[in-house]
This record gives sequence, C-alpha cells and structure tokens, in this order.
Amino acid sequence: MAITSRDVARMAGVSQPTVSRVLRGAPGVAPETRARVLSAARALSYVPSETGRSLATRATRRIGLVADDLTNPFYPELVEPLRDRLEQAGYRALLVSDRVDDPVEADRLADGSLDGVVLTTTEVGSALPHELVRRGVPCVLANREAAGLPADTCVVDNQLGGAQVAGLLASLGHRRLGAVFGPASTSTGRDREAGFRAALGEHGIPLRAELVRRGPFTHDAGRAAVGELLGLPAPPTAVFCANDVVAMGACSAAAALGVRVPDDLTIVGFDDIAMASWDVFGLSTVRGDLTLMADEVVRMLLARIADPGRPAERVVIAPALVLRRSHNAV
Amino acid sequence: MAITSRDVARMAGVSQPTVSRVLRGAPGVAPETRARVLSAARALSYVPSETGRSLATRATRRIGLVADDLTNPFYPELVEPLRDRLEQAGYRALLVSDRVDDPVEADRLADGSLDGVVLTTTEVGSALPHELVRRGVPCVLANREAAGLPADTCVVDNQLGGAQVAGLLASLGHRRLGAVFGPASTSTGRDREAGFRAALGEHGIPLRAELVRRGPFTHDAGRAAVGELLGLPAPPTAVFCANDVVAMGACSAAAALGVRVPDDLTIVGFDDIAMASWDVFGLSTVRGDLTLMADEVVRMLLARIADPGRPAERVVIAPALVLRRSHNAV
DNA sequence: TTGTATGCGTTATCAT
DNA sequence: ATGATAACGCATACAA
Repeated sequence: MAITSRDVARMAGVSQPTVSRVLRGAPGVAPETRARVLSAARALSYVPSETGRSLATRATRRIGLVADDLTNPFYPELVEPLRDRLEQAGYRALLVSDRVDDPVEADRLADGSLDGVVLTTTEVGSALPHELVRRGVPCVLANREAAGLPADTCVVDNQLGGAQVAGLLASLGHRRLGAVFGPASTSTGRDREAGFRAALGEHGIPLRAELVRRGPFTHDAGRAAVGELLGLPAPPTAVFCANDVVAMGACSAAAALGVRVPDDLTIVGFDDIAMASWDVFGLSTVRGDLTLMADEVVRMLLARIADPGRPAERVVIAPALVLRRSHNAV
Repeated sequence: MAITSRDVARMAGVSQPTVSRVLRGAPGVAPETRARVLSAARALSYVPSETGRSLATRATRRIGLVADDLTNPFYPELVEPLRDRLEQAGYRALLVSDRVDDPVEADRLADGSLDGVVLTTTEVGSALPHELVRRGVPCVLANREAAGLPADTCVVDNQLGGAQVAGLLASLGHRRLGAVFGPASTSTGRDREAGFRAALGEHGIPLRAELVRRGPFTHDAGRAAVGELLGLPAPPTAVFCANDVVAMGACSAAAALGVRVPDDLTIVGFDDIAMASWDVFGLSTVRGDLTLMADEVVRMLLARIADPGRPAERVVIAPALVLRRSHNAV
C-alpha cells in the first residue's frame, strides 16, 4: 500500500487538503503547519500520486513520442533533443512505436494518458494526424509533413537542401549522377528528390532513370542500391542519398567493392547526424538542425496545449551544406 | 470536454458500470445490451480514460525505461527490444533520462505513474536501485549490475566475453596488446577488463600499462584513446575495446592516421550491435544477445509486479565471438 | 443480468 | 489559515 496524503495528514495532525496545499507550495499556509507537514511527508517518504493528480487536474504532463525504429540512427538524433526539451519543460516522454506492420491506434494516443503527441514518422497520406486533430489531441508533426493538415509542423527545407546538393555536384563537374531516393510516401523523401531534380534541370544535368534507386531510410537499402549502381557498365561518379544512414550504406557498398570514396565515387547524404562526422565516413551532407527542430516542436506543442484554438504554425528550418571528405571533383 | 463512460451510459440507456463491464469484456452482460453499449461508444468515439482506470485498478500498465543518451548507438539496441516486448505484453514505455550531470530522482519513478522500472545505465555504487527496492517499486537491472543488490538482473557474462577476446588475440599471435577499457564505475567496463586481464595472464601475455586507456563508452573516447596508442613509438598490433561504439572510434582513429585494419591493427569490440556488421567496420566482436536480454528482463519485471515477494533472479547470457574482418594474425 | 453505492488519491471550492 | 465536501473517470462489491 502506497503512502497517501491522508497518511501524511494524520501524522501531521492536519486535514488532507492542507497536505495538498503544502506539497504544491500553495500560498496561505502557516509556516509552522507547513514545517509539520513537510517533516511528516519526509518521514513517510511520501510522493504524491501522479495518477490522482492527473485525474483532478486533467493533465498528465506526459507527451507521446511516436517513432518507428530507434535502432535506425536517425531517430535518436531527433528523439533525444525532444525528450530533453520536454523534460526541461516538466513533461515526460512516452515512447510509442509506429511500425508499418503494426501502426499505432489513435485510441491509444487519445485515452487521456497524454497531454499531447509528437509524430516523427508520419507518412504522406496517414490518417493518424487528422484523427488526432479531430479528437482534439494536441499534436505536432516533426521532420515529416502531411499535406492539407491543419496541424503544427516543423520541417527542414528539404527541397532547398536537395537543390543545394545538386548545385554542389554540378560545381564539382559531375555529369553522371546516381541517386538513392527515399520512399515517395514520406515528405522528406519526396521533397528532397523534387528539389534535387529541379535544380539538376536548371544546371542542365540529366538524371538517368537507370542510375536512380528508391528505398527506405536504412543502411541496408543504401548498400543494396549503390551496390547495384556500382555494378553497372557505366557507374555514376557521384550519388545523392536520401539521408545519412542511406549514405552510410553507400559507403558500405563502396568498401565492399573496393571503390574509393571520394576518389572513385562522391557520396552526399542528408541530415548531418553525429555519425556523419566520424572519420570512417567523413560524410559530406546537408545539415538540418534537429536540436532547433526539437525546440520549435516543443514550443508549438506547449502553445497548443495552452491554447487549443490557436492557428496552426509551420516552421521551416534552413538547410546548410556540410562539406567533409566524401565529395570530390571529377 | 472528453467523453466519459457516463455519456456512453446515458446514450445507451444503461448504467455507468454496465458500460465499464462491456468495454472490459467482462462476462455477464446480455448480448443485446452489449451491442447497444458498443454502438453508443463507437458513435461517441469513446475511449476509456487511462487515468481513471489507473486510479481504480492501481495499475498504470506503464514501465519506466531509464537510459542515458540514446544517440549512443548501443542504447537503442537494448531499448528497442525492451519497448517491443513491453508493448507486446500490453505495457507502454516511458523514457526517462539519467545523465551524469542530471541524475533521475527516485521520487519521479516512485510517484505511482509506473508499474515498474528497467534500469539500463546503473553505475556500480548507485543508490537508485536500492532506493527503488526500498520503496517497493518493481525494478530490474538490464545490462549492468550492482553488487549486493537484491534485485532482478540480466547481464551478459562479461568476464567470459573478455576472456574470449584474450584467447582470440593470443591465438592470432598478438603479443603487443592495447586496450581501451570502459569506466570502472560500470560493471560492464569492470568485468570485461577483469576477464580480459585474467585470461591474458593465463596465456602468459603481458598487458603493458602504457598501452591501456580508459574512457566512457563513446566513439570519441575510442578515437582519442586509439589515436594516442597509434602515436606511440611502439604501437600495439591489436586493441580490445570496451564495446563496439568505442571500437568504431578506434576505426576512426585508424582511418584518420592511415593505419590499415586489420593489416596494421586488429580491432575487437564487444556487444555486436547492428552497425558492427556494416562493411565499413566489419567489426570482430563479442555477441551479447540483447533481444534475449530484453525477453528476460521483461519476464522478470512482470513476474515481480505479479509477485513482489519473489526471490531476486540473476540471468546471465552467454557471450559468443563473432569473427568478421577487423582481426588478423600478426 | 443490471443498477446502486463506494473508493481510488488528488485538486479545488467553499465555508468557517 | 484551515477544514469539510465535492468532483475527476473509472472499477468493483454488493444488492436487487
């Protein structure tokens, strides 16, 4: 049996509401009573029940963090600063998985155990954010966006980032380009591709269909795709990868085939996760500031919790090329 | 205002407890009433309040996952299967950070919002597990252990794993060994070192103090340490690293200095995280089955929740050498 | 089979 | 300044 405020009240010789007042630091309690209550609470190792408090206040100070597979090195880079900011704001992070083969049910996010939800793996046509908005669950999309959704969103300018890579490869003199794009069902995959293609067009550089692959944001997908490209009679001199994890798969493919990076192959990623700077990769990539993204996401979420009626915001983070050692002029 | 079971009851023309019975699938409800209640619930998009339920049942079906930095690639490998098993068992995972500069307070884990806790980053002398046990919070140590603690624990046989590495290096003919051990404040760091040293002694191979470094389980620590070792007049021909992440730091150091792996330097890690098999690393290491660990941890935790009085269990997982391409004979 | 009454542990309103 | 009382949304013992 856990200790309750009643037990503390009994021991301190006061009423239960007085205990509540003292432990909340509410004003209007005599210093002497306060001291008596506090010492009783300490003696009993009393900790107020979060459940009781939640029921009374209708707030749980808990936020759902919906993510796919955390072993994919991209997600911790986003989840970690999110959890950090949330804890700083007095909230706690509940990790909810959302697998393709086992998607979250909206019910589990709308059961009143969460004050809000951050979605990090939303697919373009997903019904989940709409469902949450409909049910009045405060909700912010991080990193991904869904068209026509009246919900707060924070994304990197993926089109611009893609265009920056195209510009880099063009200026390095590459003309035989390869690409491993992300899933078309994700705004990140789609937008990076669109920006890359458009800018390539402006530079008058073709992107041959046989040098284009598409796959999930995983190492293995990048490895397989670039393995194929490197086996072609006329392989590309540079590949743009959907993100850093895919680019690391490209590095793996190159390593397995004895292809030197960047001498024989230029590899460019996207995101600038911490591992991209490891010497084994030295990955040239596009930086999207995920810490800033976490800041914005948490700010918007708290604002929405405070005022559910506020207009939806869309924050766009400027991307920046990070040039390391995985690129070279032809 | 959220929908409550009262609203559903009113709409279905039954009492509130009947709604509760139907939605829990409790027996003894007329099929016709059940249908009426369910259709009312559906019409109102009713979802039972987890908070109300928790208060009534004194169970939250929520487990705290205490971890340090998830961007350290080791932790997701443990956290992900844990969360997976927990969700399969009908529990949800609350992510709680426990930083050296900002440790968790036991109060936050004992506020009744959690049915149990999994500790993954416990240091040898930490008071936290003792405190939790004292307060009756069901609690399991995963991956790390603390001496003299009457709590359920699951660890890899780190001493044996360290010994296996020593045996491997001995059989490859290495006599000038280096090591980057983990913090002595962790059982993993301490035990791997002890097992390695002991077995080395049995093989009659010395471990010179000037070729030993110690640091946290991070890439950067491994990179710095091995960078130093490689700069020595007589560098080691092989290094045993505290874990895979440290070993990847070693790979980075080698890459930065143009030292070839495994031709010029043998690197062996510990854990066999997914990245270890990436071609850029091809890391030879010791496998500790973290999926199995998650199974055992969740099993023990649920057993303790069901029966707080049961004796503490200690499960030890057998390590196994995984030989890839980062080792070589001298 | 169903309804009534009560309790879970807190906060909050209203007296005193 | 403090106590009595009533929610909060559910589950459960008991009555009918």
